[in-house]
Amino acid sequence: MPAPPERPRPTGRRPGDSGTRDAILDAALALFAERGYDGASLRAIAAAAGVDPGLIRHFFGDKEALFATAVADRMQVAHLLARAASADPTTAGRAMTEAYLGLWEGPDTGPIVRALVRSATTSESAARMMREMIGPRIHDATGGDTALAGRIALAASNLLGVAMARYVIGVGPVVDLPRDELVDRLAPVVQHYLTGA
Amino acid sequence: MPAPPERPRPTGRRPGDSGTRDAILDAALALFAERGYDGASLRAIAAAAGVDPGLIRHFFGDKEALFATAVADRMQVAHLLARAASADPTTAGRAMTEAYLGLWEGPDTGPIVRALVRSATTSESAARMMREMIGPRIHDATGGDTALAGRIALAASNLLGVAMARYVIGVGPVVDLPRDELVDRLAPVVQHYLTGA
DNA sequence: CGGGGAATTCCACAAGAGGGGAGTTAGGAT
DNA sequence: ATCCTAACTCCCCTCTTGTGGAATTCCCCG
Repeated sequence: MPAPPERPRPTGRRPGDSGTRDAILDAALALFAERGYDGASLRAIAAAAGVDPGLIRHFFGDKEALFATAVADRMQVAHLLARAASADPTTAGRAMTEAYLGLWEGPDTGPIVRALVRSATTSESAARMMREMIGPRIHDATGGDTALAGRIALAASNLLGVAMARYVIGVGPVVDLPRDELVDRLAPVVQHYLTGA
Repeated sequence: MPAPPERPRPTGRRPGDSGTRDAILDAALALFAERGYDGASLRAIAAAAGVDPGLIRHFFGDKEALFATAVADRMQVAHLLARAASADPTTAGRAMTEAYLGLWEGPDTGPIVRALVRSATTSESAARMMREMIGPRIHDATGGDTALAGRIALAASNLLGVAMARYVIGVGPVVDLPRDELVDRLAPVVQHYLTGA
């Protein structure tokens, strides 16, 4: 068997409907989630998508725009939390806790929020995006009630810390807690933050 | 006045006791705190210390060793928390909250913990260091009581989330809260996590 | 008053980053 | 059937990174 002729990938457009653009977005999201904004190189993303790095530039321009379309624009997420928070006040704590953990665990949303957090801690532009994304949502959901916004923010901060410990850093005791028990322990506290009761 | 001869810095050892090593450690800590492990380049650290990059290698070997000596080794910190947590049970929540916030705000400890968190979210080796540092301390402080360890971990996670929101990401409502009020709101919750009451 | 080792400089290197441009092929509108 | 545009690959450039080594100067111990 003669050695396969090492032929390079053909140049030019591909026939049919190649879902290349989406492949890039998926790979980008996955790598941003895993390594953060700076750690995910365009080349690595292109490789993961099975695509030439030049294509990224072709489709999205620069890295920040890619991040925005892959991560930020899919963030229809914050209002979901605010909705949970303003639901039936007697169960808001549990609802928000469930919604939040679901966000981190969902196969679609998990990468988004991991990418956001991993990037926001290191890259100022990612942090800015996150602020600009979350701030207005809270403002909308509270109708400008700053006291309520404060309560929601504290509840969300608690959940953020737990998620960091459980899903990002991997702090033993928090990882080992079964999910049910975790919810049972968090829900009353979140409820307390939200309603003050 | 003739143009100053542009003379390059002299090579060779400097006279007197140059605190170069410490200058490097200080600069390294500051930059790790500001940009995280990957974001802080050895060259930038050297520049901030007013020193040739080669010196870092001379003193510390490689980057990980520098991080370890600048950040990790100064972490006499965790046991401080554990101590607060196991103090007088009626005030443990407030004590731990104060101790934790003090950690983030202290001019000496703040950079350490910021560096740790910023790095641990992105760099796996930093995350490992953090785990290896915190895990045993909790184990020691609890004497192997895993239920207690779980309670402390949940309390610490809450505080971690608040600190992330307030000092790292900069979430509006959490930043705007006056410190006193923040403590007043957090302390009872931390107390609840710790004691179950 | 030597001499060895530590502190310090500069230079070099290979690898990888993001970005840009030129050229090739296919799809779709006319 | 023709042409414009979009998809696609390859090559290049410049910058930065971590690391390594050679050369110089000074301190300190004998």
